[in-house]
Amino acid sequence: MTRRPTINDVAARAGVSKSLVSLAIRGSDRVSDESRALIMQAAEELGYRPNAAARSLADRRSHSVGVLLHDLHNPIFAQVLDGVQEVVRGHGYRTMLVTGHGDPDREAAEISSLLEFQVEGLILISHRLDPRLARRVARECPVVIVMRGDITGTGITSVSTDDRAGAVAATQHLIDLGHSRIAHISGSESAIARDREDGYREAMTRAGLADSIVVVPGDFTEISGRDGARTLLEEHPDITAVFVANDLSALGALSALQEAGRRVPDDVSVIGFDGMSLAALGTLNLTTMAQPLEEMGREAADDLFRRITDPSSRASRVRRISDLHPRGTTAKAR
Amino acid sequence: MTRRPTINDVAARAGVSKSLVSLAIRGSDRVSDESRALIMQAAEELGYRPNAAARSLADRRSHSVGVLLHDLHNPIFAQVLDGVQEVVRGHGYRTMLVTGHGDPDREAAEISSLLEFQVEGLILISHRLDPRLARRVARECPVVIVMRGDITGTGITSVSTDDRAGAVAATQHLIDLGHSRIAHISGSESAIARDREDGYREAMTRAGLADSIVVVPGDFTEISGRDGARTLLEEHPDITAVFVANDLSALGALSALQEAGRRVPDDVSVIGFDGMSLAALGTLNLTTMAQPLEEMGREAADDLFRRITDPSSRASRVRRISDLHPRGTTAKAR
DNA sequence: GTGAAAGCGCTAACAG
DNA sequence: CTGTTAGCGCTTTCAC
Repeated sequence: MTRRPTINDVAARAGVSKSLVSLAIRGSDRVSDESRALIMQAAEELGYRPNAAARSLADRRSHSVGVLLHDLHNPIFAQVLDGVQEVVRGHGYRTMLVTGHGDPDREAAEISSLLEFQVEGLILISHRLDPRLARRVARECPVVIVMRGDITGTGITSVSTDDRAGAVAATQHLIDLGHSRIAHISGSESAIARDREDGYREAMTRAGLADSIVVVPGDFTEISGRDGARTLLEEHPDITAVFVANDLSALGALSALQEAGRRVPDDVSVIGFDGMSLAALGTLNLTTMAQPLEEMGREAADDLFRRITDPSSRASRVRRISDLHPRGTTAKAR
Repeated sequence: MTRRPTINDVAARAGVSKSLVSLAIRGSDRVSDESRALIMQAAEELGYRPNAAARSLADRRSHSVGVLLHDLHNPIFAQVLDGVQEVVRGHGYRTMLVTGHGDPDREAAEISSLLEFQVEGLILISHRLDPRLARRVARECPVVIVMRGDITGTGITSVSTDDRAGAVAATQHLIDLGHSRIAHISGSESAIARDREDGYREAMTRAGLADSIVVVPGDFTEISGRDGARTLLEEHPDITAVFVANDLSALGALSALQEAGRRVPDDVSVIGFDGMSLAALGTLNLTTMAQPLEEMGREAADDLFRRITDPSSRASRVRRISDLHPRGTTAKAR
């Protein structure tokens, strides 16, 4: 825990200049084998470790990208992140990971901190930022927004699925099964939640079921899904199907239904949204509108590096479609 | 995307020296109100953002701690992290988060990278590192190891539960319910997995059930839990209870049992380990040995900051106990 | 209160 | 191939 050895210490010990050490450490080929051996040995003996702060200062590049994740409790974000990391590591870059727990102020603060670290690009996954702030950030470095199609602007690539269309399809799946008293447990105040709710309303209306529209508020957590389903059972005990805003809260809803003695899917059908791998498990076997999560992560990172590498290339807009995975929690209405 | 404004640009625009800008930016009180206003305005107009690399270089402190997480797919780590972050933010520090996906080489690489960033302390959560490497790292900065009680050394604080005792208790719970043909689905090659398996063997042996010991290998993932249970059903169809190495793979086991038409807990009882909040949900309702996850995270960070603040203070060893949460997946043997 | 100057550990021309 | 010389953007004495 004494002062850390620096490049100068290594140079002195190896009897060469610090520039040569710098070259050797980074694996340049313009160093004689002899010097290299000397330097490596000295570094090893000293326990030398390059100082990333000094390096990125001198280099004017941090070799890092920042990733803001909504929250780590919902495992779907790990799926997206896997895709991101794969690409980031492939480029020899570092990922700086932060979360804002869905609080816009905290998200903004975390992004500031990332920017202070001179990240060369930013991937924002399911964030709650004000679009104006997002656009301001995009003036400082390339930005990719994942899972939120409503924000556009120069320097902003968007990778998302059509949440509204997905929600229409999810609701339609229930309608096709013969359900008419279909409720929706929504997500928290956000563009995604709005789109999914709108899709539900649209499908219901198109099917002539506008009068049966029932929406109870939620916030994308399992707790809110459970509470939402409880409310539903109390206030609308006659519903036969529920479209829940995301898989995590759908699991909560499942739990409340079961607690209340309703059988799924015999008494009530439930469909979620996201494609959370855990929910595919036999025990849960949740029907869902699945997004290609890993793939979206990869695409986000690919686009980011395309723009980091070639600053003149433009941001794009990737729109994927989500996919209905009919499983065990939805069935024909009786 | 042009050159970013620096402290010099701000100083020039405000008509003061850069030292004064430095003071003002950091909120020193030895700056006149007048100068401060000028500086803040200039900074605002220029969109100035301090360069964290330069700051940490000049400061010789990064104001960051590093956290290595086993993996983000298992939500229990988010629970631990919540506890950690709460404390870290309270100290005005930044958390640098990395994962190694249980691969020791990648873990080592990530830790190196953290150290190059001059993190002032390290929290390693359920890592797979070689104890010697961990001890070497601890010579460079304070280290806290969470969820792995087997590594000790100077500069290393350990925050864990007694995995072996917990496993004994979990197995004993099944024995107390009258089960005797109790199998174990183990975790991946690691100290934790070994302890939990040892606890199972110990409890079985003490109960005179040594002949009934059955262990199938797993790796702590839901997939391995599912596969493990399938193997069990095939090779030992007469078992009536399973102690699974962690909650995540217990969920997989539940799923395989259900698929095979075994009712839980009527035909087979299942107990997990960890205290994953998702598994408490009514639908799953998994009996488990719960660890105080958030609290362990807080304790880890508390200890780390105690030692960062006072380098002369010594590392400690916090041993928490896990708690049996009997829920719906375990019942009396018939 | 404020500014000048030195230096944190490294990279990057440029000579030789 | 190797060394010298300037910085990178910031903090920190230490004068004034």
